[in-house]
Amino acid sequence: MAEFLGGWRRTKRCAEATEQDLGRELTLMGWVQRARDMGGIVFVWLRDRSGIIQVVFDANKLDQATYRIGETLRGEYVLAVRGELALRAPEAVNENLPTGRVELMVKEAKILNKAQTPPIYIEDGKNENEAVRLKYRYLDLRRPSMQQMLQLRARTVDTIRRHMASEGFIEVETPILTKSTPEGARDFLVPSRLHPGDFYALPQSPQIYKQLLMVGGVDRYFQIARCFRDEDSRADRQPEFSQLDLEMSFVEPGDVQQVVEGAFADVFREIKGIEILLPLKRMTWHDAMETYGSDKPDTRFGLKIKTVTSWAKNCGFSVFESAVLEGRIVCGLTAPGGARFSRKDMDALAEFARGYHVKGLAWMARQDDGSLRSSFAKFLTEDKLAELNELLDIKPGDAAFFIADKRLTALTALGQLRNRLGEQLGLIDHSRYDLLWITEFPLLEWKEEDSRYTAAHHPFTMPMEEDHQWLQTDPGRVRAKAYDLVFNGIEMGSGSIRIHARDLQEKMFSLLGFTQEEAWDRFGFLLEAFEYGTPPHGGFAFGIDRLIMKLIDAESLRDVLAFPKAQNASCLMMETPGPVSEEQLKMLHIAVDTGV
RNA sequence: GGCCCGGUAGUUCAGUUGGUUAGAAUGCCAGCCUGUCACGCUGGAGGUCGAGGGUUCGAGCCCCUUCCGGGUCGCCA
Repeated sequence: MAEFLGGWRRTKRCAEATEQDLGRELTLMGWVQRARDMGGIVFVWLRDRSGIIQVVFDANKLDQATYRIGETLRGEYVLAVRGELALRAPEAVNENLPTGRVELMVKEAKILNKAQTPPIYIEDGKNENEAVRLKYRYLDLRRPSMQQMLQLRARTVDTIRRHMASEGFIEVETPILTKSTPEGARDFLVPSRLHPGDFYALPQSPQIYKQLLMVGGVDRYFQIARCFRDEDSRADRQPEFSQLDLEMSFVEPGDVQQVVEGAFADVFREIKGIEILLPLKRMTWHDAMETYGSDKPDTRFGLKIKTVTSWAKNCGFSVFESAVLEGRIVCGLTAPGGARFSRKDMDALAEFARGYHVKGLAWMARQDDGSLRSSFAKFLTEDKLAELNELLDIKPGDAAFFIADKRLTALTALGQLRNRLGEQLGLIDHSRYDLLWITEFPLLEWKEEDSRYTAAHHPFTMPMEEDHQWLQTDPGRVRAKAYDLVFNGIEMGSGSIRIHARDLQEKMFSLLGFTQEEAWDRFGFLLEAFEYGTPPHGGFAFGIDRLIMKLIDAESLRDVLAFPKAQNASCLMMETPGPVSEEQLKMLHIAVDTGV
């Protein structure tokens, strides 16, 4: 039977009892981690979010009823104890417990609530089955690492808020019930009761609201914004997540970047005790792709990519030669020490590369004795081979890998291979924190299946002034005032300067294939707003969850959210989504067809 | 939508070529034990082998379907 507090007040949290409290009467409350009944004396580990302290029920010092409480205790019972904090005898000190030098000698005790045997261990490093953990998330959250995560998360957000305030930003909340956007990810839709057949959409980001806040003269806005995307999950992707969303008026990219990197530096100083050197490095998108085969390069290791198309022109290997003739490129990278890879390893790497839509992976391994194993070198002349060794600095003991394909396809696949090799060869310095900006992203991407351009960042991104000339003639060539922040090979967030002129925005919509009517239909309010004095503006957004994930080195986003969704976007604890009643559907004018 | 991995006691897992009553550890329950700290000792309970179907004299194991969890490609302005 559960008991009430009955006037008891907690003095402090369990692990906050220190030697300064010796001799003091303390009232502690928490959960029973473990009760060790020695027959005459019962040792209980009492746990709360601060940690664990040992409390002692001694039969010699207690009336029978109180001692009996100690004997009755089971795991996860909620216990309140009153007693005196005492120093443990030297031989009884537990060095593994932060509070191991003291213990509470119980005088009075109350079982505030009993507990069933929990389905998971309330302990770190024991439960592998995440499904059970997620179903009983409220128990999982009692684990020390979860408590630490939540506290670290709160401190991180707090640090960010303080930084933003110090930079003169105002936090503004924007609606969760908003409008469906045609571009981008699938929206979560919310049916409207008052407008039969109409739907709200949950925001994928507060993008348009924050731009309208700039029109509204807010000048510097930020928000810890909840965002929603109805796409398949990944380890680092959840259907709902939090972003630091910010927008500034009268700025160029550098101004936005300065604020963002300042926030990051504050977080790293506050949370990790690491000083980040500012300003951060900048790399253009073009260079990142050419050198690392990725727009989010992991710069903690080398393995740089080299394009060797002109070498390949008459190299003797017909696959490369014909690729060059067809306007494809040949690029490669050298893996130091890669000569020890077996034929099987090479095949696995080729298979891996093919997963990124390239036709094959050519490889060569220069053995320590100077001999060569290779999938293609036999087609090369001595001279061409020597030239290649020179170009890619292939030393004895190294392996080199080559891909011939369409430029971005080849570079991307090689970039993925580079990451894998970096891991496999142990080249990654895991103690490093590499933050850098990738700048000058392309404005548009050609979408083969739809035969049209889509916005690389989003449709409100400002083209670079010097590239405006290409907007009509060669849109794919236009670079944008867009920038990503990359951290150890992970995209932490992205931002851009936005279009603030109606005619340019309309031109952008038309490049994306909207008729003028469609553009006005969907974004008329924005185009109209541009008519009333919109300041030049730009901003940024980054994922709080991903940041926390990196800060605590978690493997999954689920580890940094209090109540994450499973891979199929369901909540295993509440069993959402779930059916609703006929009446509710009727009220919403919705008929469900589960047959298809 | 595609591909890959997994599902056996509350939990983590083992389970040989398809062959007796499906095991271990831990947890749980009971008893004993006055300084334990992964307490110890003795005893005990605990299983729809994810579900359904098939092959077989016989299925945890093989086949098919399906559900659930995870990873990944597509997708994610």
